[in-house]
Amino acid sequence: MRNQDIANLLDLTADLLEIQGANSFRIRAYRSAVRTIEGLTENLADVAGKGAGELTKLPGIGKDLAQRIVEIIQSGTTTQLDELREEVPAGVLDMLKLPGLGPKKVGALFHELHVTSLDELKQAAEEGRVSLLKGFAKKTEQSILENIDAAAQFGQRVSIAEAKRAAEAICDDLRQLDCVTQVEVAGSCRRSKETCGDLDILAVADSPTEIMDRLSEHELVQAVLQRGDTKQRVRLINGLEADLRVVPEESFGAAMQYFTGSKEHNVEVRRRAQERGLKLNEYGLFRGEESVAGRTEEDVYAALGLGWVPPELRENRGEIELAEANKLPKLVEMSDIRGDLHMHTTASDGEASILEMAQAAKDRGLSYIAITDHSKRASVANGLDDKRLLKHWKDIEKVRGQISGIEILKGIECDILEDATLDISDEVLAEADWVIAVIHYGLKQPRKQIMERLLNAIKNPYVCAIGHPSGRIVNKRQGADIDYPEFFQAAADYGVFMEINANPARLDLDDIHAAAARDKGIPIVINTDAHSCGGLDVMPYGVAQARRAGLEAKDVANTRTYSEFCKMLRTS
DNA sequence: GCCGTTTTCGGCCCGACTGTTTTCAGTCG
Repeated sequence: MRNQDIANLLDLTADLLEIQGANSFRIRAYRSAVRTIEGLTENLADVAGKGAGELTKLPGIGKDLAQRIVEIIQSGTTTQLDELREEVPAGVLDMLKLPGLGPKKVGALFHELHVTSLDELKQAAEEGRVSLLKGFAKKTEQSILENIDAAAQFGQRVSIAEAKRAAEAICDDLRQLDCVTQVEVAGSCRRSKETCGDLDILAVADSPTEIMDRLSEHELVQAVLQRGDTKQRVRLINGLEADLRVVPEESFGAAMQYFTGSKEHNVEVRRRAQERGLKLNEYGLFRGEESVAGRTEEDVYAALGLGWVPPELRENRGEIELAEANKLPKLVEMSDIRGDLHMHTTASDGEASILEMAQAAKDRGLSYIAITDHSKRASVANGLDDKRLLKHWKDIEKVRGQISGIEILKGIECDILEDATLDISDEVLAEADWVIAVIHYGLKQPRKQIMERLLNAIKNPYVCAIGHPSGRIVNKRQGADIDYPEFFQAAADYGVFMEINANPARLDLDDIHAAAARDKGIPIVINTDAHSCGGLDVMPYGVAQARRAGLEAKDVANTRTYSEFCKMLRTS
């Protein structure tokens, strides 16, 4: 039982309790426990195994939830959850995806109309039975019918790359209006969370009408869902929804703070405001009627005795305490990056030659790269065997003479095979400048086997780094079942680096585990894994993930100069 | 259901918009 599985069951419990009309603070307690579990590096079962009181030491987990977690670990479910599932059919939860339907309305549909699925809801709405319910009327019924066929695709989160592309296109367009003085994206997109559920755009504009009109006409906008005096909600053609808020200039900082979130960060910040007899909302920080701050985010944080918190850290994972103690990290920036240690060429499945990749990297301001084509196990990617690899490295040596101003390391992305051996012989690996070991196949093996493979790779004297350690694909594929504390301890002991793979579909390590690796003193490398020249441009996503992990330039090996970086490589 | 330098009860962040009512509950972020 993995942490995410336990979290999912508690989240499901909360959903079902909501439909049942349970106390909202009780629901919040479950959601808060889910968050705690998702932010944990340690295996929850291991924590529980240490003793009865250990689970309740975790924030938001008391006696009751600790008991339920133990129950899940032992039996894969809880009696409470089984009872809830008995009472509320699974299809009822699908109705929550419809816009305008929350737990109360869904509860009414289920309890009073006995509707248990989207199909039954559609039928009930078509027959006009929905509008007969108290609290429902024709408009709600109409809205259900309009949205029900597309309901399955609602609520899908998109990758940070897709979200940023859309957000920037829209913001750039809105900025062209004369009536507009400021437009910025806030929300999870500004925090560079790996996926975004919607876009939050804030603007200062003389004419809210004009900017809302402009947004509704944007080519990316499919439909206007809501429109008031200061707020408009639209759906984009990719299914993502976007909120535009128009705020007064003197409130822009407070609004940015408010709408950047996260919710958990804001709850904590507003609690601090309350403690000081202040009230914080999107219009400013107030003492009674008097505005204390609001024009800039810095002002708002300062008025609460806090340093300005970089958006990527705003998850209530300790950043507020750091801001109070004036100990916020100076986060790594794109301009700190000097090297890229994971990329492919036409030798395996890349689209560009060694020289083209080197030139493209140089054009992007890098001073060193590693060419790391696939090993033979990745047969679909035309992976290299020992012989071809040696020839490939000879080619790299030739290219070194054809381009100046950039160093090229002879590397390999070497598969860790299912039997825990490496895909390239030690004799050949010994000749490499840089070896990234990765798991591509057998990701679903049990933890014991996965760990044997990872530890074997770490102990190999020629392996420099573990690439995309979990193998997860954001929103698509769960990563391998890794015992992270053991994994990181071994990497620390043997001096092996950990990669943050910057490809927005991977972002692997994730923020939580990258922070845990850093805490172990493991050097992190942020790499693009580019398969073309343009592929080098994903580096900002990796840097953003590193920032979310609280990493500083000193924690990231490829911020070093080439000679400093080479000194860090173990000499064996 | 959690939490506590107001500690075993009584709190628990805040506001816009919509639809259904006619002063407000629900939804949403």
